[in-house]
Amino acid sequence: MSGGSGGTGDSGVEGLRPTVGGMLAHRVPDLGALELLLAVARLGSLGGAARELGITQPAASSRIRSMERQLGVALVDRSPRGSRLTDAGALVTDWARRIVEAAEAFDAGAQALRDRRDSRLRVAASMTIAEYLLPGWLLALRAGRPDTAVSLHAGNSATVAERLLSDEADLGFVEGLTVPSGLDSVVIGHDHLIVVTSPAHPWARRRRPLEAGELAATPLILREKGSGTRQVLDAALGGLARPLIELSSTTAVKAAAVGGAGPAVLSELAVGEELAMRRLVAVPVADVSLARDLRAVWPTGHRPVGPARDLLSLTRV
Amino acid sequence: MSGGSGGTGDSGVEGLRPTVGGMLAHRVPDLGALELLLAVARLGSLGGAARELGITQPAASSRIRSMERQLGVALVDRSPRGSRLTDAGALVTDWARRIVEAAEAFDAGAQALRDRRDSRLRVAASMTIAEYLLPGWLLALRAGRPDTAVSLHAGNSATVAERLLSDEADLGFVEGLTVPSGLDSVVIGHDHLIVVTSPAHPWARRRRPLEAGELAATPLILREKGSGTRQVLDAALGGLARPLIELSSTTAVKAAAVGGAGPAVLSELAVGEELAMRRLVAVPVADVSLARDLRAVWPTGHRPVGPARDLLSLTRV
DNA sequence: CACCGCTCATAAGACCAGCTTATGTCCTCA
DNA sequence: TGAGGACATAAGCTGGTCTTATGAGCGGTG
Repeated sequence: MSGGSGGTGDSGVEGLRPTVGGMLAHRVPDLGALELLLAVARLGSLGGAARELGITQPAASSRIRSMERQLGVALVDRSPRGSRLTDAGALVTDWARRIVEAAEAFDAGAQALRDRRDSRLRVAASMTIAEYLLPGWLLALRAGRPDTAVSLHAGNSATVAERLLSDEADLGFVEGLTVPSGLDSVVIGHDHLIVVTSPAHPWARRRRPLEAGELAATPLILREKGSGTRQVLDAALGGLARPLIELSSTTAVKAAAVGGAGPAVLSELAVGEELAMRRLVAVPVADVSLARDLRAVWPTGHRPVGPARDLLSLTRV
Repeated sequence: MSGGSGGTGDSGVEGLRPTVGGMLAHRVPDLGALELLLAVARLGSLGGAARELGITQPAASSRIRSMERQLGVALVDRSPRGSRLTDAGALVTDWARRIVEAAEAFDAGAQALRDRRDSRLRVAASMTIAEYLLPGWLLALRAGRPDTAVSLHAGNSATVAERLLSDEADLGFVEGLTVPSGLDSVVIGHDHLIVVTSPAHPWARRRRPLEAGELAATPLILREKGSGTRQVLDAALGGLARPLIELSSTTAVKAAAVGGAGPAVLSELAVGEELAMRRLVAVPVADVSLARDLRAVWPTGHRPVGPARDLLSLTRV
């Protein structure tokens, strides 16, 4: 940092780069090794973990060893009567669990994208829900009904309605202020838009809530006009949101906000991780209603039954 | 969920198994492939992404192709003037980003465990902080000060104090009700213990907050006596917490709660992900003070300077 | 109109990581 | 003291991923 003992500039952390991609795969063990480590942690034995994963004991031994070499840390204490994690190993295992859980969500989602034809449950969902909530629901569904093959189509509200009405989907999920006509719905949750900035921005330390006027007067990093997020914000402010820049994906908006380009307005679903890690800070807002309902939808009269009902029951508050 | 068409036991989702390990690595592309996909998404070109990752264009082409084969979904639209993500590709990329972000946190943490000797900043932290918060801070620090080598030791409050006082660490982090003597501290955040249940538990739908007496009267899934979490709970309830089972790690408690064994009391830091994914539900609690401070600590009089101050400034609210 | 530059695809060979089988060592318990 | 469990070591095989070399489509430009 500023040099050892020198002072720290206030916004010393510039982090504008988008995480300078690369080389991660060479420094992080692959998923198989991480799964193996979790199994060792759970079973207390290399050989047992090997059996569980369907490989031989020497394979497990060698893999754990090369993971230790790669990380430069001893992870397990071996003894002739089993293996236990070292302190560092316990920490590494907890961090590894996050990766594996993200991979499980990925897998659940990816299978739904693949299983087009023979699916017993065809879901159509808006992007935000498909991106942030569905993988978790699919994991839960898989845990309870391992044999339910799900297919997923992601689009906007209109597409979701269309697929439901043309019997290309059994259950839909939309977020927004209105329910497409021809559909029944039930509210399954709420999404709040929140104002976020990088921790370096003056608003990050603000305690007094922002007023609507103040928000409307400040140039913001926004999704493009027409996006669901933007619609809610414009409605709340009376169509007055002033863009600093307009970007076409939630990801791009997040990246710009993290980089310190300015305040952004985003779904709280989209920034949970960033808030937890302090890469972004939520700014309190007064008297502006930035909530929107998350709804499950289906063709009027056709209440969900079977797998659709199973999934629905996982999502209700 | 209730059954497909036949009846389902109310807690039809039995998911007691700890995610039935295995085979994930065969269904999820490896980290290198995911990084490549993110680069393609960002740059709009296979060749460009290849250059960024330091591989050749055919390698990138082949790798993306085999990822598409593995997932059974077309991810990118190739054209003679570049490549764009398909709709499914955009969704997959967003899911992939989660995995990569978890891997980045892993990497940041793992490097701190490795860089023992020549570190410019030696950190000692309690387990909860080391597990959930430090990786994010280290990432932020790396973004702002790429050349700061950090070493990390994780232990309990007493260990942290010991290392600071014997000059084996420059900066410490502890959670708990008291500050070890000989140390100065500053509060950097708060951790709330929360009551959680699986979504199937009656409390999950409860709106009226739990009273202290009610909580004390109910058998709970708890950490072992003596753990930091347990101390706070016992203090809040007046030493009355009734264990349903006692487990020796946060992870085990979480797993039991997710499996529906009963209500558990856990740090909100530990269950953020589970709440977001609805694997657990928070139960409102009245008039029980389950907060504890998160503090940065250092030897009395030795205010953090240099890298320690840099890190500290990332963590303050 | 032909050329240059960009894109991606294909093919052939090198290399390496991880797997398996077979065996050895250490410890514990009966 | 011998059986059994757990981990380590060694040798050979295999598959995936890399590289180099080359082909082919599209688009702007002199």
